[in-house]
Amino acid sequence: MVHKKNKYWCGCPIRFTMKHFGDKWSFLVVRDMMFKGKKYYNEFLEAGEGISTNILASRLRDLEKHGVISKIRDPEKKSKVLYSLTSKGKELIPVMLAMIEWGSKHDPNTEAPQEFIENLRNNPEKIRQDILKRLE
Amino acid sequence: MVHKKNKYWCGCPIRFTMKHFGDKWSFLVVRDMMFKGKKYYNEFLEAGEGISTNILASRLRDLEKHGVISKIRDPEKKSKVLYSLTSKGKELIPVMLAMIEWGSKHDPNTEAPQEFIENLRNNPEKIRQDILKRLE
DNA sequence: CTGTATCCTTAGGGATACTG
DNA sequence: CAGTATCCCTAAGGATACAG
Repeated sequence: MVHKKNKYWCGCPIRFTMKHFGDKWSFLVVRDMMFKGKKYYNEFLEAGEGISTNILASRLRDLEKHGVISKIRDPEKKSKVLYSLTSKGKELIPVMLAMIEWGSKHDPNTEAPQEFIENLRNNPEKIRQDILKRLE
Repeated sequence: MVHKKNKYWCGCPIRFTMKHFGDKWSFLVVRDMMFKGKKYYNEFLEAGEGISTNILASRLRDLEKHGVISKIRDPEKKSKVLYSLTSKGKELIPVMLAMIEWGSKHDPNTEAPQEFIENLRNNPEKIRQDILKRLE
């Protein structure tokens, strides 16, 4: 282990990570993009979590500012704006998966399908690749 | 991949996890216990992040209520209260490590020692075991 | 459809004094 | 030492109307 001043190293990257996507709503937006395939403003709005328009706009702005997501005009439907995860955003997959594993283990009412959790435990890298492919 | 209503499964364990230790201060307390070996109320207070007494007490209470930490009277110094991570709390190590990896990669001013990050990338399980052992 | 602009309310949190 | 008890204050967030 690495030490610093006689203690284990402090882990400030954790604070950094929290600052960049640790907000409740940011988490849920990233989750929706990563696992639910959501791409459009109104899809996030209708996600059923009850986020309001100004808050959503603010979080999308922040996430974009931090380079976690990007927005373009949808090439297919030119009237729509298309949000997607940047590579920096996709690198959050392991963080999300770790939270899924912990949450599903400790939530008695988890909605996580047993099959998914088993796959996640047995072969997280496979799951990561699957999600990455889905996001292309 | 597992589907649900034509979409990839929703990942509500993420919301669950966030609810149980996703608060800024809770994160930092867990971080301090996990990586800095802090155990005492005043050690958390003096961590340099500037948490105030009422907030710290509130977070410790919540984390204990959620079963992430436990408190006992210090068997060595009977006048002190000893906080420690429960097994549920220790299972957060992978979450924290994933955040460390992401944060140190994207923070230009990261404090994470290169050596630690390389070890983390090459053999995360080893790191996890080291931390676990340290927490015994 | 994708946001702003505004208003209003509340919970969270800093500062600090105090207690068993 | 390990917290309570207050007070105060601001920033976050809900609701809603509206705009490009």
